[in-house]
Amino acid sequence: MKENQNHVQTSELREKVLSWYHQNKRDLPWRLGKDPYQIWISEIMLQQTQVTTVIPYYNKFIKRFPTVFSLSTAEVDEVLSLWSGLGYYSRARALHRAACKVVEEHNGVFPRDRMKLMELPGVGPYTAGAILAIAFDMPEAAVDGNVTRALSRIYGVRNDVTKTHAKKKIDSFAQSLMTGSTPGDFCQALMEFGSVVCRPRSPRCSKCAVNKFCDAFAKGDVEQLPHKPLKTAPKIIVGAAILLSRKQKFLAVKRPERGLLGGLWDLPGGEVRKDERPEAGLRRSLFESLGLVLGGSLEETGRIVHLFTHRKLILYLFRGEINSQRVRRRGFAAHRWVSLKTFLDLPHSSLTAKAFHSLNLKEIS
DNA sequence: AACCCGTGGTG
DNA sequence: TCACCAAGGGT
Repeated sequence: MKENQNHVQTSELREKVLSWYHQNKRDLPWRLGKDPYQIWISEIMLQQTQVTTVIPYYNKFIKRFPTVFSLSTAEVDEVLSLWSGLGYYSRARALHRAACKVVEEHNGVFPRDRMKLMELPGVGPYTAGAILAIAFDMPEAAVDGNVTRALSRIYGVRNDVTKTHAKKKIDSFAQSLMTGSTPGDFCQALMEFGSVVCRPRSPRCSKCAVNKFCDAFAKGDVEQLPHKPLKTAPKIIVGAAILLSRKQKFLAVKRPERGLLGGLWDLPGGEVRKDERPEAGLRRSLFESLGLVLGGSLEETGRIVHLFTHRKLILYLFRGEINSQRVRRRGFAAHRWVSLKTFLDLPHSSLTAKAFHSLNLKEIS
């Protein structure tokens, strides 16, 4: 037996973590009550996203959509607008579909059932467990990155935690801890403990209330856990986009729902091939996706470097003008000629916001 | 199973 | 600076 779970006193571990939580818990807007709708919204927003980033988005969202019914009757684009800048935009579209499903198939009441919850778009094992534990106080584990890190250290799980074998072990340990009378508190306590004390780097082991149970602390390899494979270097992509005007209006395109920044509005453009100059790639992209042929020269106005999780984008920006060409759209879901103000009101990514900022438009400043 | 999907903080 | 990583899920 490699893991030292025999050394871990489950009840004492639980009490120490809960005690730490009660003394250190943060005041967060989704901790005001136990409305499963609000817990659900917060958990979707918190997927791969830090608490401090989520808070203002959560407050805006709940104010606009206070109930699952109000969300279900909304336009998807308005949901995306409220999500603009938060990232992982498929979450927003899944959220809207899930709201409709809760209303249509469950009369607007969130099911108290893991399998039923996981049938909602965007709700996986973690989120289902979090809703059950936090909103309904059911003894269901919710294993996120914080829990994985804390439990891999405490129980000495030294396998690759991205693999099924280690995940099952962590899940099992997490579920074995869901025994007391306050599953919701303990669920949040364990995550917050992982976030604040059992941190990825510079963990606060000397002040940790449960270090006497911790296998990694005893063996001195806390910062080596959890073990994960090295990430591959991001692929470099070159793109070109243009602020294209026609009679005081500007061309906005809606990206396809699938793929990167799906469903968001953007400047027209596309990928530049390796053997192309940016301007040539832009002209080709505009013809292929929109049927546009731009005469004359284009004004290159800048360049942006933008990092995604596994891609590095080098985006060349241009400005141009056309008179009365008709758009024959193929590569996008929609297009509109709009004022700059309207453009920035459409749901768009931080990359597009950065592009507008880079264009340094006195029209919008 | 492996890859895709954003953004901002952090040391 | 830049690699890591965050209250993961879909395909």
